[in-house]
Amino acid sequence: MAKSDKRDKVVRAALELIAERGYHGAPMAMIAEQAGVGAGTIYRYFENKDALIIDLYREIDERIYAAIMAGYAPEKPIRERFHHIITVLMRYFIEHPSDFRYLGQFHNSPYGAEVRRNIILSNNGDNYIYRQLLEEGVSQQVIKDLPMVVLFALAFGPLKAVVRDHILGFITLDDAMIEQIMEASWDGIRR
Amino acid sequence: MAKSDKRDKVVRAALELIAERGYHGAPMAMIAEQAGVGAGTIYRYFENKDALIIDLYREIDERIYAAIMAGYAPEKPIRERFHHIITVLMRYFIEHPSDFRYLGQFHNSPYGAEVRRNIILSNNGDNYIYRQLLEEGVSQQVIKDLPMVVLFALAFGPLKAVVRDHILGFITLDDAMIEQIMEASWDGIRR
Amino acid sequence: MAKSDKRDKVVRAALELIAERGYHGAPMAMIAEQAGVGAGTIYRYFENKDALIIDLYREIDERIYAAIMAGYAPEKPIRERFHHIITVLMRYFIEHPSDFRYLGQFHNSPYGAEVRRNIILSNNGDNYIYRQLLEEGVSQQVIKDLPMVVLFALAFGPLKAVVRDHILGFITLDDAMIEQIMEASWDGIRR
Amino acid sequence: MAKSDKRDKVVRAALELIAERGYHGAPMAMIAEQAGVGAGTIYRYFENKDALIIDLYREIDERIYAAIMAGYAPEKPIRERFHHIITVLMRYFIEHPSDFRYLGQFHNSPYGAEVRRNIILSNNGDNYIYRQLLEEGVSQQVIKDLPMVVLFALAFGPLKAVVRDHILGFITLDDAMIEQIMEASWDGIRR
DNA sequence: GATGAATGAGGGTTCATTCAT
DNA sequence: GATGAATGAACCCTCATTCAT
Repeated sequence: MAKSDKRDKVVRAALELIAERGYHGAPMAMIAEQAGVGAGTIYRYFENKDALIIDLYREIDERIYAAIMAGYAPEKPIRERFHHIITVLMRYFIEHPSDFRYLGQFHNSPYGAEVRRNIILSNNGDNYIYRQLLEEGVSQQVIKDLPMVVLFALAFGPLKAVVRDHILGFITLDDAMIEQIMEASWDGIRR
Repeated sequence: MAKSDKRDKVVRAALELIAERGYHGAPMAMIAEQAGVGAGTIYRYFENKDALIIDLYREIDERIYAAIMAGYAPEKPIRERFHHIITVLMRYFIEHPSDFRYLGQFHNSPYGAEVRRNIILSNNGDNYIYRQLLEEGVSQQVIKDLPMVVLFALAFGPLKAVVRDHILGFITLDDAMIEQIMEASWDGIRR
Repeated sequence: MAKSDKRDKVVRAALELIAERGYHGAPMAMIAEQAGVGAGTIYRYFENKDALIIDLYREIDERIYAAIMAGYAPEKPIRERFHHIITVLMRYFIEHPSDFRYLGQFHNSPYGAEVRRNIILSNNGDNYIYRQLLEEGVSQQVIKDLPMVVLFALAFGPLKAVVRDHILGFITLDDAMIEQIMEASWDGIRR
Repeated sequence: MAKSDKRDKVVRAALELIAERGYHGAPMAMIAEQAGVGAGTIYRYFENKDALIIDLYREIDERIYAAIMAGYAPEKPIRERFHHIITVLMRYFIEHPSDFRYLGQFHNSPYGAEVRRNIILSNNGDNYIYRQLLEEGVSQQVIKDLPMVVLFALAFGPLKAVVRDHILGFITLDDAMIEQIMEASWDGIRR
């Protein structure tokens, strides 16, 4: 409807601009213009720029969660589930490079520190699914017995690095390559 | 002395403030104050804020390179050299968390994109040592035959993630843990 | 109204301040204050200070042109038309001393050099009317056969000097005096 | 000697830079550099920038006065003396365009207003020679009976305008042209 | 005397936010 | 609700001037 419509346009414009130009390079007036909306209108949906930035983060997070849950089969073996997650994540980011770049900026900004706490500690959100998987793997002695934080790093660290290089054009990730990277990541965490 | 003195104070203040508060949160006036220096003084050493930011990046880069080269033995086996590099890097970042956070911000900013190209492609700087090692490992069939970019991701991606979590207080990296992480990273790249 | 309103106030404030105090002595903040406007508002109407300065010049130029064209009769004899122009110009400047002083500053600044080229060479603007008159006078052998630039100097040089002295209070130009000056200028160019 | 030497270099550098770039474009540091002198050194000879600017004006004024007095014959007829003055002035400015441009800037700045008062009213300086000549001409009924200020305007107004256009490249003043301009100026003031 | 590094007030400009329409 | 003109605090940077060497 009307309301959601404008809000959406704002969110999309903000995503694109911030991803491409950083927080610096994306003033509210520019976001408004790109969204085809009055500058004041943004403040009807977001209390201020910070709120917009944080909200935008949450929306991206949710989309990623949804992407992973679509087709996720909790009853399948650990390795297959790991395969699913890594593959979906890489494909998602490749198809939504702005989301990826936005997250990169977000996590390395003062905003990110606080939010990250939840990613690690909370029992909800998309994060839970990862943790559950890894914990299960540990208890089944399929995955190395390392702190959760370390397993996260081993599982997702390479993914993140490789996706960035893909987006920057230093490598092209086709299905075969994704497979190999997933395999190598698995080598990192598996017993 | 005189010259280096002020310049150094500026660099240190900028590093600390930007690491902690982001580019946003570190106006030139604040950097000057923290450095105990007049605002105009900064411009005697750096053409503008961008130049300061890029210079600061270079200095950090050099310090890291120096840290790695101290004690690096090119004649030792691949695995040992890998061990050295990963261990030194982790320790360096743990001891210099501001450097780590600064780099995080830098790489995820418009500044970083350009610089990163060199990291990947150039044949000089500290990067060369990494690449040489990995290439050697590939040709000796000790390391997986994957694109350089992917090997970088597998080698350093986990490191980066885990160091961040250490700095944020989500985990404490002692020597034993560093060893285990290094081991797991090696599992990721080794054949 | 709304738009013209603020813009106009800015232009008037800038004119007054720059005329009186020079470019130096008229910072944007002062112009804004005198205009009763926020500092940022100026930038809604002018890209930067230079643009304001040049625009202001153009507006003055147009007003002068309009003043001359009102009552200008192209069919009248050369001398009468010359009389009209000189008289109107002197009266205009006497009534608008800020305009005069602004022009003086403008022409003797780096801005002026470029603009002056057009004044001499172009075929449009108020300048055209002067040139046409003088060329006609030359071809009718009423006016000395000298380069256009020289005729301009002879026609308007004294006017400019005398108006400045009037504004500075060294002389008072009443109608009789204006008439005499016009007459003497005519002696300078007439055959 | 040493002292005059440095002072002179400063004055020359200031003249050149201000003439070419305006007061804006000639910071003290730039003047110092162009003069081959330390920035602080300027303040040994001039109290501040304003003092330098005014002093520089005076020096130019003196040079012009000297140029006129060289070869000036008070016993010659009015017209010949007028011829001498106008010719020398034009030649001087053509040979010293920086002096001319400097004066243009000076007179149209806040500095100029005060100084100009003396030019008109005082009984000393080079100005006196002009006035004496014109007054003599009036009393001999060779020159129009107009206020001194007006005669100045008629005598020097065209000169100034024409020299500027020469310097800007809109006309080239050779000896013949100088003669004609002088002649026309004379027509303006003579009875 | 001479220097030029250091200073910091002040200048031009941007931009998040508000509010009258 | 929506707009976008208006605001002014805050930013980056310059530059006249000082003063320790």
